Amino acid sequence: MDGTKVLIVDDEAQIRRFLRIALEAHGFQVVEAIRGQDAVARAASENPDIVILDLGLPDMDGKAVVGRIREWSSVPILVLSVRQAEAEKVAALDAGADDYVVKPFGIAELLARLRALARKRRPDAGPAEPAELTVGELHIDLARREVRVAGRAVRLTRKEFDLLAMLARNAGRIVTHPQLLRQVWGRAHENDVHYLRVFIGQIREKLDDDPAHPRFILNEPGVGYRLLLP
Amino acid sequence: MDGTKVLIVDDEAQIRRFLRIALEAHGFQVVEAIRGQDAVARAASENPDIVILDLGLPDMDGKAVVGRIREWSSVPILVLSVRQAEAEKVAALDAGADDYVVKPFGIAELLARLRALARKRRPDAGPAEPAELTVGELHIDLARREVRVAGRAVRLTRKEFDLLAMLARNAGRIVTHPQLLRQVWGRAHENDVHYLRVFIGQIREKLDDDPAHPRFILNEPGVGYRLLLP
DNA sequence: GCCGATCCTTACGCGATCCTTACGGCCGCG
DNA sequence: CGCGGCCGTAAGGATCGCGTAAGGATCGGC
Repeated sequence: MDGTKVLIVDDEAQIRRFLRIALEAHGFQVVEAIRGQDAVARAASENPDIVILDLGLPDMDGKAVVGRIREWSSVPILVLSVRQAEAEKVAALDAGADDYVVKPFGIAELLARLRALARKRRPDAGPAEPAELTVGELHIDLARREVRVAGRAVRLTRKEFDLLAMLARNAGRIVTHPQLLRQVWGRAHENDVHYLRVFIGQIREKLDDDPAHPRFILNEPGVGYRLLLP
Repeated sequence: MDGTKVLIVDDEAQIRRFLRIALEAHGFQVVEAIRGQDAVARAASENPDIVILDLGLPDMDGKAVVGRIREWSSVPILVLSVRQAEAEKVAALDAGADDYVVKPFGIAELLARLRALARKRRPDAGPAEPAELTVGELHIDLARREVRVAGRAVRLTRKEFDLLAMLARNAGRIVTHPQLLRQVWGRAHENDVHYLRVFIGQIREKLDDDPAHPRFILNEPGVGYRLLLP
């Protein structure tokens, strides 16, 4: 957990030390607080990613600490306690804690629970891909497999579309015969150039008004094809 | 927790029943799944706010179920298990679970932990996932698993609904065969395209009046299906 | 343990799509 | 002028993918 900052709140120096060593060994960054007042202040000034809070503090009730932090922060709080009564757990969790671990605890489990809490913090990157290509009058919607030329919808078959999409992704550049063949037909057919002649012809027939002068797909003799930029 | 939807995954009917009663008494909304594959499909089609997952399922390893859901969703997952070994807890948490509760458990603690998980979910960048979808004359209630076409109620089976829900969630866009198969049937069947043919056919028979001209689900030969936007 | 609902499997007809082959035009070169 | 490489067009047959139907297996509830 490279650089995840953890605030440890416990009044026993021994436990703080134990936790610090274990956490730092696993790549966490550690800051400490001893009393409840201090904990609230540190949570504000240090801006930690996680708080580990012992419930048995001398100056404040642990649940009160949780409540104070929750007044302004949603930082994940993992509560430690020697008390295993169910009512205690419920009270702490309902006060705003995110997890409750009974002492004594296994350090491996604690670390796993910290990782689980840290995981949530990341803003999930959406699977947003462009899914649309526009080259002059030619508009290709990859998500819907639709093609429009100057607004008019054009119906392409599967291979025709795959071929045109490959050209559109490299618009302006030459795409060689083997590149096209590998992408659309697979490596086994990378020498069957005649496939391309037939299908390029069919695409042109559907896109162009004047088949004699193709506006979009140009031929590079002996090399490949390219989609003309506007 | 007014209306928080919980997906319960457990193979024992007794436990499902126990959890359902307890959760509904506290204002949760409950849906159930019995096997792992079903669980993954439900997580997709029902869009629950929390998942409660028993690790001892008959058909899949529990950690595998967690992984499958985590491929695309960040829904909070609370794992139940009879195994209290620390290594088990670590494995489940690192697989992507958010909490781990050992059976037998106190229902009050479980409820408190669910509230803690539900709390986190609120400010999340949820893209306002609606509980209802309307596409032209087609109306899908994801919460009640009800479908209406032009006001007329249509009864769909589980798999039929899961399939339609997956399409509706991506309405207008093409969903490929492997995507549909993975979500509804599981990765092991991502090549069984004939499943789709059968079930798409059955859905169309129930939605459309004229089976020859499907109004809603369109086919992209060799690629997938899509739900037509009005 | 039984029963109804649901799911899986298989087979078959049909249409769209793809592959194959053939032919004619254009060009540069001998 | 003949020839061969490269390209584009056309058309028929082979193949693929889709939809439908039906019987058997399996599941979940009682």
